[in-house]
Amino acid sequence: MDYKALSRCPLFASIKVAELPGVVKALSPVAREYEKNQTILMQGDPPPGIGLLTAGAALVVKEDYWGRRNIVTDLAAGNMFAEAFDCAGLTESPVTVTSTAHSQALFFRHETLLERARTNALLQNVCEALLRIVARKNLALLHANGLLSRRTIRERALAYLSQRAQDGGANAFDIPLNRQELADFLAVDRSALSAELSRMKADGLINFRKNHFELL
Amino acid sequence: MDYKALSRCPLFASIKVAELPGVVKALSPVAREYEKNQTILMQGDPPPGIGLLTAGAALVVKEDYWGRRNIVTDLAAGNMFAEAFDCAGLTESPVTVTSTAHSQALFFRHETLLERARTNALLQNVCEALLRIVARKNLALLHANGLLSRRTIRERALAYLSQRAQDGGANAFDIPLNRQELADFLAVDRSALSAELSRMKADGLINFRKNHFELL
DNA sequence: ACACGTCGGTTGTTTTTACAACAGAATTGA
DNA sequence: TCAATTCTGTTGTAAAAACAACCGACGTGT
Repeated sequence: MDYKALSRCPLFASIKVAELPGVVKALSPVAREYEKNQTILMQGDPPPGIGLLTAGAALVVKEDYWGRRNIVTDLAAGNMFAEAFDCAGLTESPVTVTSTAHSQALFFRHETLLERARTNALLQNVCEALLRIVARKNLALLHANGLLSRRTIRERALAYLSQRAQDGGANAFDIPLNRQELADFLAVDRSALSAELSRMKADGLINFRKNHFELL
Repeated sequence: MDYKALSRCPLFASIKVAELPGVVKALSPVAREYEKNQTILMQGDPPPGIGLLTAGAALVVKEDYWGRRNIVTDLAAGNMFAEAFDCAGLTESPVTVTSTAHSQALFFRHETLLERARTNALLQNVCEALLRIVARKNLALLHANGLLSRRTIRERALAYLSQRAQDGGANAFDIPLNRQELADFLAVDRSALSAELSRMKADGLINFRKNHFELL
């Protein structure tokens, strides 16, 4: 069992390395191993619980009515997956997870975690971490949603920059994304974003150089 | 105390009416009352815990860097709010909540809930409900995000319809939104959506009449 | 120093969308 | 039943974005 990857998982952030094996054991996890390009979780199948990728790498893919595959995210060792499906109580997984390398995964049910947290203070912390992680993702998605609901590139960019300014508490700040990444995040074309940012600068709304921005 | 509104709250779905007062009391909630147009929660202030609107109505508003106010959602009696902020452990609320009518609200901390659930089987259920609610919202947001990341109206509409078909398990189905609501959900113009749907019909991709759709 | 790759900005063209105005169908209520 | 209102689709025009191609700046490794 590779506890190095697990110790990097935010779910166990409060757990000391020495305590980790006991905590994992208390979750009665099911361990599975996969060759490259094997199906870890099939769309439509019942989710086998919260997944922890302990080694390897994987892709989360969604297939639509016409069979077109869309990549939802990619997973690295230490990442958690399917936690929302399990906690939401879905009986059918809305996505497929496929290994892109030789991988190992652990599965445990959130019911087990909640149940055993009653008599295990460490699991109580894991429980709280799980809730925090899901809530944080919630906020991130809510924010992304707010951006994507805007109709124009200018509005999306301003909303993003406004949020960054509020987060940092200053009207000047660096953003952690390059242009292509920002364009992807805002779901717009990179060159169109560059052009719009230049126009915003010309209009006296903002100043920027590379990834340093200033709101005026 | 108005337990009627609380009993409609999904958080207490598993709690029998007779047990509700005891469960609520176990959460040590703080009760507050508000006149119309009072601030229930101020953007930037520390969140006072998970909120339950037990009477009245309210608006959740977000103010950006330039002071422009954007409505995030509206709340009715029985709705829960600020649960993501509290569970995520934020120290500053990212939104303002304002009463639009004479209102009452209850606040309790998720730490209290988790802590007391250890010795209270009913609270254990509430705990699980909280996790389920946050996870469900997560999935809904994830889905909306997937739609809004598409660049064209056609792709957004197809992704939405594909999802509805998968949910219902059939290629013909009714959607619960009228054109304006669907356009708002997809963040596009209504008439542009109508036009695009007609084009998709002409192209032999779909059939529809009012809110009954069929994928071909 | 120089070849190479990456990144950000610019420009022109094409495609898509928003916007506005209108018309017919459907729904509602008196 | 008839009038009023709401909902949906259509059309033309203006605005915006996507797309493609290109350029210069910068960094890296040889």
